[in-house]
Amino acid sequence: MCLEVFGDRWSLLIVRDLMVRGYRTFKEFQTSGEGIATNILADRLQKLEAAGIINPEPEETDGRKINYRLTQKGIDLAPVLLDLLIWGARHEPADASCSLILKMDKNRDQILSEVERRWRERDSTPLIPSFDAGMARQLGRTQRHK
Amino acid sequence: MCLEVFGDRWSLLIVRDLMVRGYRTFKEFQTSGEGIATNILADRLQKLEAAGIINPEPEETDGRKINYRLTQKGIDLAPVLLDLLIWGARHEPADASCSLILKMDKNRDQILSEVERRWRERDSTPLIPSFDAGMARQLGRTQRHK
DNA sequence: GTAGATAACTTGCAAAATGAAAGTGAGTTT
DNA sequence: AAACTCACTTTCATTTTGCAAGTTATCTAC
Repeated sequence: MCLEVFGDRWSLLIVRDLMVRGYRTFKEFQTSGEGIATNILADRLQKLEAAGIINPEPEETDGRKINYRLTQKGIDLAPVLLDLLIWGARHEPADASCSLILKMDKNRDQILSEVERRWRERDSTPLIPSFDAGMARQLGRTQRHK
Repeated sequence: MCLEVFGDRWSLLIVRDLMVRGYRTFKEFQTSGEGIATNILADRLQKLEAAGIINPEPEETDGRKINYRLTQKGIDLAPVLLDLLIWGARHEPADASCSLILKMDKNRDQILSEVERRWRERDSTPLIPSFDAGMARQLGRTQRHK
């Protein structure tokens, strides 16, 4: 059923990078440090497109570039990704931004609407840093409003 | 990061079957109709165990059987699975229980605590049918409480 | 108590998917 | 027009998967 599209190592990572980092182009995915091979990347982008999750739109200013963008169906994966992020932060001690992510648990709905707003407005700034900067304050304010 | 465990076709399906169908044993997974090969199943069960997501406990009454059970870390995947289920129901027209699942969206927290209760109490009855029977009524009652 | 199931795996091997590296071709900069 | 960038293809070695057929330890029936 619905797990079929994500039964591989890369597809969800691509969706995540589109959603919370500001990735748009083939090059950005390729050099993102995860080390995906270009043939696999091309294949996954094509399959995600076929599944109606992303949509390629050529850039006007530069005819070589293609901007991949999440569809509505794609952005609707935000809750899944967020829950997975929270789960990972809770159970895998590794990451540095763990405590930050765990705070997200309390503001799930707020973050989800922020993610969707960014998508609607084509805001490509990475999500995490913006939260890192402004969100800590705001979280503090809403929780124990001095 | 946290996506590594689920970067394959079977692991999430196994977790799902443990969580919402009442699967416990190797045999049940093997004959579940999804068609997983026994070598792959053995491998995935081992990897899920290594990741601390499931835990094998031999059955007392039958020394051949091993009951695989989700750990706390495993059951904490419930929100992810539920969101994925809802996403699938919303965007993949295929399944019959779609409308049922979509109703779950409104009772997310209730369902999640039900899933965890079943886990704690080792209630192995499949989740969906029980909802199919009793939940429709209950959903109706809480929403437009006549 | 032994013959035959049953459960949980292994093993062997062919087919498919993946990864690394090098190429291609259209579009852009200088 | 030469060099460069971007989004792919192609090739080929390696890895992973899927299928079928064991294997071992435990039951169950006679």
